[in-house]
Amino acid sequence: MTRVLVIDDEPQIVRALVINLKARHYEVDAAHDGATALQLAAARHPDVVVLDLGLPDMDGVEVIRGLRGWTRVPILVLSARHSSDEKVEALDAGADDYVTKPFGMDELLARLRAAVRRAEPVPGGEDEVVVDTAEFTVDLAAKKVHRGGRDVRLTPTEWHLLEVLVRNTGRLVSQKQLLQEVWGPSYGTETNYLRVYMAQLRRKLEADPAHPRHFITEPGMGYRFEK
Amino acid sequence: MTRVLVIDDEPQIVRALVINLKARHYEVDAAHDGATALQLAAARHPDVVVLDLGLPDMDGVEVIRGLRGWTRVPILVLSARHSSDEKVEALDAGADDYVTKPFGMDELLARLRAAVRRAEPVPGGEDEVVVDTAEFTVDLAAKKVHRGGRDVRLTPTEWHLLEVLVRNTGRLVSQKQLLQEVWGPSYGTETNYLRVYMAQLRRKLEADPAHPRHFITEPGMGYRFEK
DNA sequence: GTCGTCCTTGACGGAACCCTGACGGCCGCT
DNA sequence: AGCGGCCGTCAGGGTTCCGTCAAGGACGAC
Repeated sequence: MTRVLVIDDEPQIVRALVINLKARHYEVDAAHDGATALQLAAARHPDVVVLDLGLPDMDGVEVIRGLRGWTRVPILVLSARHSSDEKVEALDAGADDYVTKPFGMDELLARLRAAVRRAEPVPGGEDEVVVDTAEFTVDLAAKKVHRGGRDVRLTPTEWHLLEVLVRNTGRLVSQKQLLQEVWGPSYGTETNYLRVYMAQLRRKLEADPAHPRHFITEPGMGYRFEK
Repeated sequence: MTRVLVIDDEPQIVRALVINLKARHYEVDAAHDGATALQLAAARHPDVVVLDLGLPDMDGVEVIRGLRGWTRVPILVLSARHSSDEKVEALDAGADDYVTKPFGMDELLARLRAAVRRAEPVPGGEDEVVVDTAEFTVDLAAKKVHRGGRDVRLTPTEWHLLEVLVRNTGRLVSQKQLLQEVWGPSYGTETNYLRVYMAQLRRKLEADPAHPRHFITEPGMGYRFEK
């Protein structure tokens, strides 16, 4: 869940923001002054910060600098001032966006979504992409298989088959499902394809291809990959 | 130098932006319609895009979508409309910021700086700028390749291809991805380009171009750069 | 205009890959 | 024991894919 830190000293604005954000399933923290805000940011590590520049205890720009000293979290600035200078100062201090009050809630939320979106890591990121077994290693992102100190070359079909099996580690995958995922939706009965390519995978990856430990046959049903 | 792509059909706005940007040492490209813009973006790979939503040939939001299909370049939207709906639509389509006309040049430039700044990779981050192999050295920052005591001359396309491969060292890069990153999003099947340019890179960088050790072909899938 | 660089495009030989059929082994059933 | 179903193995042939070369065109520099 996305965590938002709201920093504003006007209770009604904080309330409006909190209600709207919570309704959209954000997790919200709120602070009414700069000192509390910096403390909360350090403690809670929000995914995005909404900051009103007019705070009782310190200049809003100082809050920006305080955050930027250690984090690149997106900062969305709110302010009643329309003055260009103030906008420039806040943006150059490290703010990501600047919205003048009064603001439309829809717009603010859209800008918040934009800020969060571009901060998130590139898609296809760090979800588990490396699978280890006793004998070999499969890197799904790099499309690489390592075994006994060297890379193993797989053909496109071999790789595709391996990928489907590994993504379903421990689960039985039916022959029909394998055929459709690798060869296309119009296939489903050509089990001889599977026999041939499973044999290739075993020959390239199993220590003893005749007695596979990782690529298990479930007679009449399908195949299963075990670590 | 930071490269900016300005997309607007009003000549006076384009002129004002170009003058101001050039004075601040930005490199500027300009387009006055969406089709040209998408083409230019693909060809020039700007670091930031300034986009007016009111274009003669297509909806501005379509331009945003066209760009977001293949790049995460920051997009700063200009518009005469103050309507909240339009802002929300543009931001959710993938825009990074939204400025209503008339706008202050100072503010626009500050927002542009903010957009460019946060797109920058983490300073001192873990991505290496210099990649060494046994036979040559690639300096991604300086855009230079050193081999056997001298610089190697690469054409723009050769360099671009090398860059994509090196940034994905060890990972397989599909032919489609290479074509789209180097030649633009409308390419994807012209694998003969890849064959020609991969041969050039090998001829210039491999010790034995006929038996490449660094630029590995994975038949049917793509290419891989290995140190 | 002329030259040189770079990109595109087509053609061809060779390599890699995929499909296919045949054969034998294992197992359960009759 | 005999049989049929299912699976593993192997090798050949057609097809796709890749590396290489060369020619033509676009573009900018001089």
